[in-house]
Amino acid sequence: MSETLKKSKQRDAIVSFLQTRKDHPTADSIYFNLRETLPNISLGTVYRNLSLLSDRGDILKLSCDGKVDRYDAFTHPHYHFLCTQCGHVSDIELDLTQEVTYMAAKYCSGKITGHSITFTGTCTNCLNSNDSIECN
Amino acid sequence: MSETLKKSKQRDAIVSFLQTRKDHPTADSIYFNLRETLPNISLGTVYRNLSLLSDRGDILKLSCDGKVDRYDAFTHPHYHFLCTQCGHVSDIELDLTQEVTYMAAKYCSGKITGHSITFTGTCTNCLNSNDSIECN
DNA sequence: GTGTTTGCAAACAATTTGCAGAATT
DNA sequence: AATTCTGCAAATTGTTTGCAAACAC
Repeated sequence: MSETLKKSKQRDAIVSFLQTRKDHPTADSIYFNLRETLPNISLGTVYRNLSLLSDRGDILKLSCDGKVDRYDAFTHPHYHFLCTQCGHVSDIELDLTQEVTYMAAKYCSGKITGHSITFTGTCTNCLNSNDSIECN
Repeated sequence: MSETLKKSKQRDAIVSFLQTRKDHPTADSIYFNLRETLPNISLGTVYRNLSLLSDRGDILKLSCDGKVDRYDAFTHPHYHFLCTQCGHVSDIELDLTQEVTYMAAKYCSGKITGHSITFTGTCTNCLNSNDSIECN
């Protein structure tokens, strides 16, 4: 029941790293990036902190593609666009909470407290070059 | 490159079973249900057919909770409501494709071809009884 | 000192895959 | 006969956990 967060340079590094990125990195990619400055950090620590942080609401955990989880330091309401060719996830700076929740409530007997929208399609990169390797 | 679908009673059983269910079963639950009529069916076969069917667009694969995949035989546009207490996923018979895609396109440089919305909250069952076991 | 966090490795859950035989066309 | 599909088991992927030592307060 005690919940005093102690400081940890690993956790701080994860947060700062995430804040520099708009591309919603996976735990694995966070791990490999942090190893450059913290060579001994372990993948377990990365996962443990990512869970802790997203449980607290400090970061967002995205399950857009249903396979790998991605993380987002920007917690304001916004949506995501998943390119089905290269797997890249980008932001859509739009917030339809009011409208969408109001509409949905009519068709839902439970209590709606949130929602997430994932748009799918093809990103500009993949639209131009049919070489999807460079994107992700 | 050859793609002639042959008939299989396992695949047929999976589709018919899914059509009787509105609760978006997991691969595992499909497997256990089908074993009653097809005692030798294997989990691998279930997964293989579910992928095949969802790749063809015959069924929907839902990754609402980012953990287990769920499957839906009803492929018309509609949304889902995930109860964060019991994990139950129900339908929201609403289609905002026009509106939502139009809005999002303004903030997205790629080409949007689809979207999915998952609403989260508490289902009526869990709202009433705080015993979440019976729901799922 | 007490309690939290770490690194490591082993454990885990969900899903995928390789293969030889069975079923479908 | 050719090809697809199946059951089985092993492999893979993403993530979680147990533990003793290290760290923060």
